[in-house]
Amino acid sequence: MAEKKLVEAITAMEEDFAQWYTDVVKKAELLDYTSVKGCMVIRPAGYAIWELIQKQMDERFKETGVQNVYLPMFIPESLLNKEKDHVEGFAPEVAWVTHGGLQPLQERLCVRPTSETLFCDYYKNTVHSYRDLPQICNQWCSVVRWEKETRPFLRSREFLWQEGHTAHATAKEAEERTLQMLNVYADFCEQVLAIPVIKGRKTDKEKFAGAESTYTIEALMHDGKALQSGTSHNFGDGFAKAFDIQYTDKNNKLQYVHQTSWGSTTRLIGAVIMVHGDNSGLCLPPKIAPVQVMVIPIQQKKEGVLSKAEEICDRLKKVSRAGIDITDKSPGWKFSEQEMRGIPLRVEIGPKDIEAGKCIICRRDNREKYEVSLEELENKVTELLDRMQVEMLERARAHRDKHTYVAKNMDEFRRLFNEKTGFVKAMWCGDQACEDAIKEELAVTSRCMPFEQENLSEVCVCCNKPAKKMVYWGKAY
RNA sequence: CGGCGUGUGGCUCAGCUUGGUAGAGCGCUACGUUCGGGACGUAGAGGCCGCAGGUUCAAAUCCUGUCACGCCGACCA
Repeated sequence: MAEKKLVEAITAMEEDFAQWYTDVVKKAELLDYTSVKGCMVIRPAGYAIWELIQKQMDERFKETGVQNVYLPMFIPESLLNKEKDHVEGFAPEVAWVTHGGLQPLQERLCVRPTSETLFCDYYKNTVHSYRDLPQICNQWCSVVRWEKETRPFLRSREFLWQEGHTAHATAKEAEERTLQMLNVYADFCEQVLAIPVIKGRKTDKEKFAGAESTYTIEALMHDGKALQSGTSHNFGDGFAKAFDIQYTDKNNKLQYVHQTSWGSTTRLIGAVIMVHGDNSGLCLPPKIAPVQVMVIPIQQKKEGVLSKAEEICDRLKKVSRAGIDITDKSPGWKFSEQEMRGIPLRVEIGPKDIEAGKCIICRRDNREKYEVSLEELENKVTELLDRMQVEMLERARAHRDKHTYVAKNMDEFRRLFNEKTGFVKAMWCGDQACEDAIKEELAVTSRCMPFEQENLSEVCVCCNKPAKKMVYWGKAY
């Protein structure tokens, strides 16, 4: 009976995945719409997740020598226009400020869609000598891209992100930094978000506007669609030439710097929802769960129950992010509520438990229940949180592997995408015409050319000419 | 930006075809009984029907426009 109502509240993912996603976002109170299309309120439950992502990612950045800075949100039009590919890539989706107060501006200002141009302007003034290199900066901020179609966390007009921008003396250093940051993202996704990713390089068609090469981590969502979850770009000296960023080297010669940029966004929260969520709602990996354990007293008005529950909560606060639900809802209500919010562990404590000196712990991800003596509480909670973090990654990896296929020719390729959703590995000749043809026919794009290459066949899946690369293909968000 | 759909108490929706005193369930507030998977009783509060024009004696309902949200495409993190 109770289950029935729950199912009504959240659309089953098998029935309508998009609706399921929206239901979870709303029911878990992660986000709200506002009167401006594509601009969202990230609610306390959602923002707390973002703060945990920020904190743990930022620590990893700093271990590699990154320093945080803050640059303005406005870019003068003339500055944006300096790098040709870059401006062409972003022009269709920038928002413009044309007035200051009542006065029209002499030059309109774009609201940053990304800050390469500002960092270039900054580095141009800061970097003079090889002694000023490398510059390794990052900023946490929001950017604006005037998207036509918006979706909570996955595509909004304003979104939160971090963007790292570096300048180096040599091409080699820039390439190393590009790959280093990609590895930081990949490691973060797997170890913190429990999301397995494919690391690889984007094809020229899919690479960032203005980049020499773009690297990406690609994750597979529960519905079999791909989500680009972080990117790292090597700009070579293209921006340096457009913005005239030069330094004097040890031999007293002028050289252009080599630059990189790398970013990840609140989209990661969307990925967590779509990789780990189920028909009861959100399911958070412990490392990013704002509340990791919720204590639920049973018959809380009975003598001694509430005080015992609070005592347990205080104990758990020393080893985890713990909370207690003392609202006067029924226990069943609270169970469902905590599940919708994705809280990893639930501790039930009632009169019967208190008498027996134990409690019940229930895992959110697989709903396994454990009877635990109160002496062992902290140890068991710590152990379960650790185990859950690991097993959620394993489960997501098994799901991804199960939905990763191989196609050796166009018939197989067609059949796979017509019958299934997931990653399809296939060989490619390197010609954009084949990418275009595949996209045209199957609405599928190249996700990346993975670092871990396999030789599946000698010829391109599309045109049968000699193959150069194995590519992951998929329908993308 | 193209196609389809939806805007009515906090939420989900009915009412619109055929204009005539704004409805239901849930939620909310108070009190009481409950409490191990969304409990129940009693009493209450809450809406110029997305917005702007128009038609009409009279508009939630008909017409025009506009904005927003959702889904599917194209573009993108």
